[in-house]
Amino acid sequence: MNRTIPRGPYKPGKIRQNSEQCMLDAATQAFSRYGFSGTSMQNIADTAGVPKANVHYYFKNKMGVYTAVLGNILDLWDTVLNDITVTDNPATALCRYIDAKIDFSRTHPQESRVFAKEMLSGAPHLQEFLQDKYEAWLASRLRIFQSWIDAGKMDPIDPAHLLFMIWGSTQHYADFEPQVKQSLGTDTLHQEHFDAAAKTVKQVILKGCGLTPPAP
Amino acid sequence: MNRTIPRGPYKPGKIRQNSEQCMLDAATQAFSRYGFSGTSMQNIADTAGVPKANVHYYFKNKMGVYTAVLGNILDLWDTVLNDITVTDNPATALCRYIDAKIDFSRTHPQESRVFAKEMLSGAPHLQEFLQDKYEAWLASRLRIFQSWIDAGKMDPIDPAHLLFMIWGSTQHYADFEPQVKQSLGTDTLHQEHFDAAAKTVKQVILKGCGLTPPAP
DNA sequence: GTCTATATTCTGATAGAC
DNA sequence: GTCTATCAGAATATAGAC
Repeated sequence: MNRTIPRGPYKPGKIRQNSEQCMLDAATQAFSRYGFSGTSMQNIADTAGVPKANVHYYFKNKMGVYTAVLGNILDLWDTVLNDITVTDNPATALCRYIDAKIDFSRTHPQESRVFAKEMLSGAPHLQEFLQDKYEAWLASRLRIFQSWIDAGKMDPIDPAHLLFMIWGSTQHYADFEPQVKQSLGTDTLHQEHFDAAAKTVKQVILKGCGLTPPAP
Repeated sequence: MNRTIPRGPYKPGKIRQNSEQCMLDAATQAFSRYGFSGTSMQNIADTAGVPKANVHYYFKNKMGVYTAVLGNILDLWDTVLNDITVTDNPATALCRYIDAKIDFSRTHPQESRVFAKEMLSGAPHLQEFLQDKYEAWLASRLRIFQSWIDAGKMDPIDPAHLLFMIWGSTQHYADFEPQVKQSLGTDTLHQEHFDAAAKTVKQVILKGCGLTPPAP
């Protein structure tokens, strides 16, 4: 089962191999559902449509596949976190961040779940990430929040815990999908559900911080 | 490694066996860390301090251990959810619920993680729970929220999404512990951290719903 | 590079002595 | 009820033909 590459013609070296991305997708799907130990190399190979030995050829061993998947997810995260334009307006910035996080839950639920399972297991393979990129990103956010508070632009709220609230609220729609589906009485989550989610989260967070919604 | 039973003298039948609770604890710990497939019967037996065959004798097979652990967790959940006294005052009710959820994250982090991993895997063993007890509990909550909104006691906010916000925000402290530890710059989460968490969540949620904190 | 066949290790489960 | 020894099956990993 080969993958139709959506962007331009085949460039050897740029996109290393068609098969490789195909295996990564298959592995992400499997890991998100069955976890690391619950996923077999055979399962990955079958889903990707290649013989099992090829997976070993490309990724050395199972841990190699897993770290490749995790690295891919961290790259995605990096894009989402950095694509948000810095603004002086707290309300606008928070809205953009909430929208981006909810959209990530909608467009990348499997990646979100692999990340969450890694966290639940104590994040043994994320130590480097947490102490490096995340640490720096967090510090800059905390500074910005504090400057807003000091300037009287928003209520005095512990910035770290506020971030956890936004993180947890938005991630919930990917990670606890069965509960969300059951609660909303739907078999599949559609755009409208995510829109309603974003609207509620923004409404509560903004007002809870003493902010008024930005003019659209 | 036997367990000292904390409540009263040994009563055969009431507390079925000392060993059994010991194995359940060991299994909960293992499942929360390594997931279902990543946990071996040998690991459970070793942690509980009994020979592997005994685990099979008590729980039939591995799935038997897992369902027993899950059932135990659902009982805990039931207690937490139902222990909250019904009140006419939205602010008081929300505060009690948030405090209870945060306290659950502090006192039962492993149980919270097993539950979360099951959700992340699509909740195949929670269908009955979701369609039965949870469904009923949710419906009653939604009705209460709606009655508060209709009575003008709180802002018009989608009750389901508001519940997800509270759920996600509070659960985060158990499920994403590595991220929280790193962010707060601590090696272990103490009571004070959970107090600060509860304070922030209550502050934002209450004000975000147009409520004023209840008098202590 | 791709695939088949095989070796090796691990784990769930059970048989049977005590 | 408790434990040791063992079986049967599955999964990782590799060797080697093409």
